[in-house]
Amino acid sequence: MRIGELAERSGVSVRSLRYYEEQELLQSERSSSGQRHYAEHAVERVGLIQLLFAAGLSSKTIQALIPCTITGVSTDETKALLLAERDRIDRQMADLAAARARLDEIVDIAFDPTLPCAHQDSPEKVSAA
Amino acid sequence: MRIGELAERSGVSVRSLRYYEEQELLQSERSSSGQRHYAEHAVERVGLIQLLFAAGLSSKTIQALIPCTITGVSTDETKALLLAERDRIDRQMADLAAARARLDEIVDIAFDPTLPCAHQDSPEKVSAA
DNA sequence: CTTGCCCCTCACATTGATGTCAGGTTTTAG
DNA sequence: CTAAAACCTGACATCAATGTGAGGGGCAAG
Repeated sequence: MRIGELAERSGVSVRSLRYYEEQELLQSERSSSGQRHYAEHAVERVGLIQLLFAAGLSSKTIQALIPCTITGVSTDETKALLLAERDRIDRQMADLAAARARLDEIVDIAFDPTLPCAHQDSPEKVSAA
Repeated sequence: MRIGELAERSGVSVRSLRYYEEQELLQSERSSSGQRHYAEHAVERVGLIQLLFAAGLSSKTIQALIPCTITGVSTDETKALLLAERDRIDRQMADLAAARARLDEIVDIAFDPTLPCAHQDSPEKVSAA
């Protein structure tokens, strides 16, 4: 398939797909005229890339880890990277959980009907009052 | 206390504290010579700011929510913001959990003793071989 | 052939918190 | 008094993924 179709099927912009290739996360065959062509499994690959990006991994890290996910072959470096990223994710989840708990407290206060609420009138009236 | 002490006690750079003030997240009294002075509770405030930054809230959002955390007063806008950020955090935690699970699978493969390992020899030997 | 759509590369813009440097003033310790 | 340390403002740098636009081919249908 060509890049437009891959973009649509994987829900990623064409720009991003070219970027992934530049970062060596995704390979393509080029037609004689230079157009990119992808195999079916590219869709899945892009999904993996997205998954890892969404968790805050850098393209460099993803690039290092991808061979491992494909061939199962790992080096000391990829192993260390794996563990480090997992730890980072754990820390980030803890950060998120803490912030979420704090926001919950604030929500409780904000939606407490016994507390005063700022007026929702038009701003002019409020400031003029 | 002055900015250096606050930085040290809150574990944040002086640069960041000035930035927080610029973003109206943190206030200071100025001495006649223009130096910033902070009350004790500023330490706690900085902690809150950090907590929310760590969860990916923008300074603009934090600025909108801070009055709510101090006075308990909320507007429709801050309420919507609270719920939106909480949802965003939930989604992000789900993303992290998914990536973590995927990394776990990869870890299992990478550390599987029955699978072949890339050699850890010096790179020259490997590539020369 | 022409029109339209998809593709190509190159390159600059964006966002946001923070680093860093420059040049200057204040405070503090000796 | 003087030197060091801390502070001030202002401005430019950073990182990373993505947006966007220019200028130019490729290919299929009419």
